[in-house]
Amino acid sequence: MPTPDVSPAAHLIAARGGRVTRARIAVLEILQDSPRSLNHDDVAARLAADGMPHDRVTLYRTLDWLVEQGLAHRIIGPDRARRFKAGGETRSQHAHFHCDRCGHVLCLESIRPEEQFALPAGYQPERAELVFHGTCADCGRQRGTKA
Amino acid sequence: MPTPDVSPAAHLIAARGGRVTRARIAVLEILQDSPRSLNHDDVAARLAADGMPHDRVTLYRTLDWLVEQGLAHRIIGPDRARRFKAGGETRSQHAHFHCDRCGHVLCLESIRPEEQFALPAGYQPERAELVFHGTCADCGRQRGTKA
DNA sequence: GCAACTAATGCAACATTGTAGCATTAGCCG
DNA sequence: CGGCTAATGCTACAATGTTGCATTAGTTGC
Ligand SMILES: [Mn+2]
Ligand SMILES: [Mn+2]
Ligand SMILES: [Zn+2]
Ligand SMILES: [Zn+2]
Repeated sequence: MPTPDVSPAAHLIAARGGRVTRARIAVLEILQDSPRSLNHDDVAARLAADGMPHDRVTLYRTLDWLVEQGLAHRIIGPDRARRFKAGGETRSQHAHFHCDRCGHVLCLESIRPEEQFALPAGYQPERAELVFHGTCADCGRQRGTKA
Repeated sequence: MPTPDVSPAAHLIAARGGRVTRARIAVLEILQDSPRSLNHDDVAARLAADGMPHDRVTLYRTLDWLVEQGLAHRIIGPDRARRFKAGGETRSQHAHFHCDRCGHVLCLESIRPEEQFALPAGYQPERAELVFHGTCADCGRQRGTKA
């Protein structure tokens, strides 16, 4: 095998002009492998599980860098903790759904609030954050079964 | 003057069944007097200006209590600090506008996102938070004058 | 008005989330 | 390989919010 085994994550990182480090590859792959958004602790736990312990500060900086480069996007939950997700539409504005039961956050990429509302005169919106809170489909089924 | 001088704020507090304390009256009046939403520091500064220094923890608890009782409402800014505002529609869900230049937050009580969007099947929204970010009317005027 | 009861307060210590400075390591490039 | 410097790791710090508990003060009954 001459040079076939460079991961897609590594390619994305290199294409942004950043150095391809183990930390960036590992974090980006973790985000890509997760269908859910992850907070810092989630990512740190997965790194540790992979036998790749990491400095807390480095993880903050790595995640921030991925967001800057458009490889991930971030939303701020009601628990004032940031959650991250890779893939999908990382650039565009879209709504999210936060499940108050299981705590997970879902991207609703078809809902784009900035296109829908007229603001008072003089107000110049640059982006919009729309977060729904409630019960997700999984938790709703469990409740339906239970009570 | 026999018994005329019980402030409206005191009435509201008593009507909720809570004890009418100096802290609650002062904080509620500060929120009522401000057209802008205020964070903890803002409120603390106004308390201090009134010669009424207050414990940080008590202020947290007082503000939380006012929100619980429906006398104020709270939004979480992108700076992960809570902002509070009294009066207006403290119960209903409405959108907000956060000015990235001056940091102030405005209630947009005519915009109610939960009435406008259809979510995927199984998702049960209970409330929605919609926050626009950009430049407010005041800051927009200043920029127009300047550059 | 006064005493008693307890909600509310004040204080100290702690928790969580995120940042700044700086020496060291390790990607990258020739 | 050797040099350059981006990225890391570490320590210390900042901002925001919470917990436990002793003390104070609002209310209620008399
Ligand atoms: Mn998303
Ligand atoms: Mn509001
Ligand atoms: Zn759920
Ligand atoms: Zn402004």
